[in-house]
Amino acid sequence: MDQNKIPQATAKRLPLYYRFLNNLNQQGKKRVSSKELSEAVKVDSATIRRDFSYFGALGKKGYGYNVEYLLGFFRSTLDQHEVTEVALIGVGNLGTAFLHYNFMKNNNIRITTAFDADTEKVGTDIGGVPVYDIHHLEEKLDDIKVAILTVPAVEAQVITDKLVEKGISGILNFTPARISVPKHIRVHHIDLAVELQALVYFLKHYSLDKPE
Amino acid sequence: MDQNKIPQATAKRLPLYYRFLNNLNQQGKKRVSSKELSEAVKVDSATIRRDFSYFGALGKKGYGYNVEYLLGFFRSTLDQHEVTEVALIGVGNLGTAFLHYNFMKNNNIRITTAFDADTEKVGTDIGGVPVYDIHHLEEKLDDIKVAILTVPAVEAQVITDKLVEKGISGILNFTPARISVPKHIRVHHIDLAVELQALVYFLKHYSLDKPE
DNA sequence: ACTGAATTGTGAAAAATATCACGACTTATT
DNA sequence: AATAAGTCGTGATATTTTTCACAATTCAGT
Ligand SMILES: NC(=O)c1ccc[n+]([C@@H]2O[C@H](COP(=O)([O-])OP(=O)(O)OC[C@H]3O[C@@H](n4cnc5c(N)ncnc54)[C@H](O)[C@@H]3O)[C@@H](O)[C@H]2O)c1
Ligand SMILES: NC(=O)c1ccc[n+]([C@@H]2O[C@H](COP(=O)([O-])OP(=O)(O)OC[C@H]3O[C@@H](n4cnc5c(N)ncnc54)[C@H](O)[C@@H]3O)[C@@H](O)[C@H]2O)c1
Repeated sequence: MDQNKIPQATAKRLPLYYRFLNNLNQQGKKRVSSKELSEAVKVDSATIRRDFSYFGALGKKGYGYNVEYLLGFFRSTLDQHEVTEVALIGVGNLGTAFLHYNFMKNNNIRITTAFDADTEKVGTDIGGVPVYDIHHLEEKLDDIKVAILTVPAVEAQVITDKLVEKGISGILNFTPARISVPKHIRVHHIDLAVELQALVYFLKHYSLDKPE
Repeated sequence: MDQNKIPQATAKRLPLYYRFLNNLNQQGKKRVSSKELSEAVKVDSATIRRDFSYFGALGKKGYGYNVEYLLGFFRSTLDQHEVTEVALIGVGNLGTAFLHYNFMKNNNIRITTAFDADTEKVGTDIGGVPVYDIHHLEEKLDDIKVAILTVPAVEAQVITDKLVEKGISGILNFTPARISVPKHIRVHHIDLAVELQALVYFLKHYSLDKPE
């Protein structure tokens, strides 16, 4: 939209910076250097300065960054002033864990609606979130733009198609299935089994190398 | 160790390839082209061919790849012939979900041991995995080299230090804390709140751009 | 055997990301 | 006021990753 020039790698680090700035602010810290931040978030200090620089000159030479100012800046950049509502599809092991988690703590994101096919689960409240029947997706999804997908892999594509039809913009997909969507819709995959296996692979083949 | 030349980006995709090859094999498919694979895993076909090429010439020009051969090759490359034992620390919402999940299905990885501080949980079996008291980490960790960390963020560093002392090689860290470890130890972070927030950020600022 | 369609493996180019290194500026101290 | 220590912002460079594009090869059909 507005800042199409910001590299994706940078954009992915912004929420991380935001969280640590929040911590610092709560600890009453007034200023912070890229070096300090670097040690906290394990990102090279030059990378941090470069990342920040895409948004202009946010710091002061010889001084560092003013925590409060930087935090305020990122709050608006990350749209932390408004709550983003998210739907969760598939209230199983993983889905239930997410429903119990409070994403509001650091991020203004709230899972407001959940769906499942299991009649045992439909009608219940989990972590304060109502669970609706997946067949009522049409009516209950409202204008929610982001969905978390934690259904069995075989169901992933069918449900995705429904979400797309209903006008979803982004999907956080935890199933191992690589879902197909029209290209204006954004899908991020978090594939836990792959992550675990990749870690094991790195251990066996890259020992003593620098960590990621 | 042996193949230090393989790019990290490639290494991270290997488990994904492996899983899809497994699917194809189970479906009785005998051959596959990089183009087909590309559509299934959503990775550019040239990238797939390049990835495979680091391991030598695995395919045949004009034909594609033999599924069974490729699968066998990756099985040994990814050490799928031997089971990797993993410990899980923190049997809460997220930890419990993982204990119920069968990582053996596609990957020869098994969570064999879990630890928690809560006396209610200690002594129970969850998903067939015994939960030990965190104070018995010393005795019960044995020679497990990989740990999944799903404890509260404030506990993350303390427990990490214990794991390091006990000789762990890799940690899959789900806490928002950025833990410090000696540099021969590998840590992969999966930061769910960051992932969700990053997705939201992309939706607001990169609409209509190509998905990741 | 020949032809045409399919597909690999890879050199070369492009794009994306990370890091180095330093001039310019700020603050604190004497 | 001068000096020293600290730190940013960024041009330049290095590294990593992706993509293009095509010669070489294989296969299937005639
Ligand atoms: N649990 C883990 O640790 C883990 C790890 C890696 C990957 N995953 C993946 O995450 C996904 C969820 O895993 P899980 O362990 O929570 O599975 P689960 O079986 O516990 O939960 C799946 C839920 O989806 C519901 N469901 C089934 N069909 C549905 C439909 N058509 N519409 C709506 N809901 C439907 C089920 O009723 C169930 O509640 C799976 O794809 C799994 O492969 C899970
Ligand atoms: N649940 C989610 O959806 C979610 C999302 C994002 C991040 N996280 C992060 O994942 C981690 C786990 O989340 P959760 O929701 O499962 O939390 P949880 O509170 O449900 O579970 C934490 C578990 O760790 C145990 N524990 C506490 N101190 C311990 C210690 N010293 N040694 C061993 N065990 C100890 C607790 O008894 C509890 O069982 C947290 O750091 C959280 O921030 C969770």
